[in-house]
Amino acid sequence: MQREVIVRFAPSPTGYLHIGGARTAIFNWLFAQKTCGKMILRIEDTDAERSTQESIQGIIDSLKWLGITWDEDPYFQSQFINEHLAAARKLLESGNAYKCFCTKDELDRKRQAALKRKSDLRYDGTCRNLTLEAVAEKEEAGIPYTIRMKVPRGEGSVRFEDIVYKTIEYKYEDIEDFVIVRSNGQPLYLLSNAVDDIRDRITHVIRGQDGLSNAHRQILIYRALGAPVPQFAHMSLTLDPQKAKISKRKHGELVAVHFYREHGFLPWAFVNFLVLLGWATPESREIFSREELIEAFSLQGINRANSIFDVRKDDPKYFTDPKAISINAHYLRTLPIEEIEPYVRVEMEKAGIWDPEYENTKHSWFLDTIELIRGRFHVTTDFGSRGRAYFSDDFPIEPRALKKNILKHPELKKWLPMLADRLQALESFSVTETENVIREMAAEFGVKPGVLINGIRTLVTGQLAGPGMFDVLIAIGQHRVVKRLRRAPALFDKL
RNA sequence: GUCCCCAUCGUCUAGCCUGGUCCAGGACACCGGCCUUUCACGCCGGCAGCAGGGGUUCAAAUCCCCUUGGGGACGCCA
Repeated sequence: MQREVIVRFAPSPTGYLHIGGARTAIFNWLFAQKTCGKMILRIEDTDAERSTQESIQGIIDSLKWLGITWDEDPYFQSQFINEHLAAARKLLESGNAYKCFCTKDELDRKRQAALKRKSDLRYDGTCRNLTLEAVAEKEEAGIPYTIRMKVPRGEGSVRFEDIVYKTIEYKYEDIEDFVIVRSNGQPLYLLSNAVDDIRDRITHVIRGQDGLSNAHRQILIYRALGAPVPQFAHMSLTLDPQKAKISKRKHGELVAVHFYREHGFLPWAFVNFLVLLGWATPESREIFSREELIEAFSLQGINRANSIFDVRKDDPKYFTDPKAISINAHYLRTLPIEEIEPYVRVEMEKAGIWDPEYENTKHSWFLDTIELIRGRFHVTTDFGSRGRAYFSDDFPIEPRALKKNILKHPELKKWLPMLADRLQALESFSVTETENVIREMAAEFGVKPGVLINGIRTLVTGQLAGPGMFDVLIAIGQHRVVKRLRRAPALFDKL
């Protein structure tokens, strides 16, 4: 019988979760969901120097926001150091590892020299064949040592089938005797990670392609420890437009998951975008609900070529990959209104324009208004900025709109207040009634209705463009519309 | 320098395994048009790609080789 699938996401808490990590987490999660398997969250915090509590929390928050779930509580790799060291001892005893007394300085010197000669940078195996006596002697003398894996020599190779990259083969002669325990007694990633995966009975290691050149070394550890080797699925990397690996250092917040949360992305829209980076179905389908994506997901759909996250640092039109924005906008206008309601609320609270009545007496008005304006928004933050006038009397008038729709037509200075009077007199403030009033007035003054309509739009919403004007008037309401129209003269007077 | 991986429109990709149905399909972006009081949406249309060179074959985006380009690894980081 096939064993239950167990995967893990194993971030090192040295900063926020960036999109590369998020992709890895998403693919692991999808695979677990697809196979009804388990996903473990393991915090690889063995680098005490760089690990921070803040970053652990940040990563967990980002994962939760994305909607990624895992089984069991997250645990910390540092809790299992003794287990890692026990494995190292076992490797030592079985002759699969040896103590290396070379100092860092010596190794550095050799590496530099090799660099200069433009030759091999790998460890030369100085301590590989030390006699038992020599080892004992050095130990007695208190010389610190690292533990290195004793990679088989001679003909032969490590070969494995990667689910994404197919057959991968490394000759023994190309693999150096890598260090698994530091001279201060701390285990290293290659060891810890493998030992943890063995204990957790991980069946599938799904990680970035940068792990591909670790796989063969870890397989050596698995074998020497007599443990079954998991299946590997290495995913192509996400690069920036300059084809450089994305990094916190270079790109800052732009590649942080929390940045997208703060900039009005719907979490699922972001997941949907991310999953399309380096993965596709045979139909190139693009939009998936959660259930649909799990259903459609397959490791075979992962692309071998790296993909580019098309961030545009100083692009005035798109603050991030246009496709990400487009997918977000798609969800924003098509999701059931109740699903986006909470995200809108958050933005309005941030903008200081939230009214608790929107959840009580004004609830249906609130939903109708979101429905009215969401079609042309890209991110939820738009509700607090471009959509501000619908919810607050304190909103700015866009300079371009002011210029084009108001100031260009000086007659509006007296027409708009007149219109305010007529609208105020209306008994039924409806789409048809308001439209009649406005069109009649346009005819009366011999102007195109658009002149009045656009003037009204700017005065009432502060915007250059927006939904159908008469719907807008109803949404904003008779009282507020009248009040805003009466401000027209003031706009001219300011000049 | 050594090893590993990759290569289709500007970007994300389908097609490649199992050659012909591909003078290469979709999406985003861009450009035009329709709709419209505006802007979006929607619809219609357009621009744009098999890195290059050799082979194999009746036939190559698809198979093989080389070149070039890109990425990753080569840490007592993870």
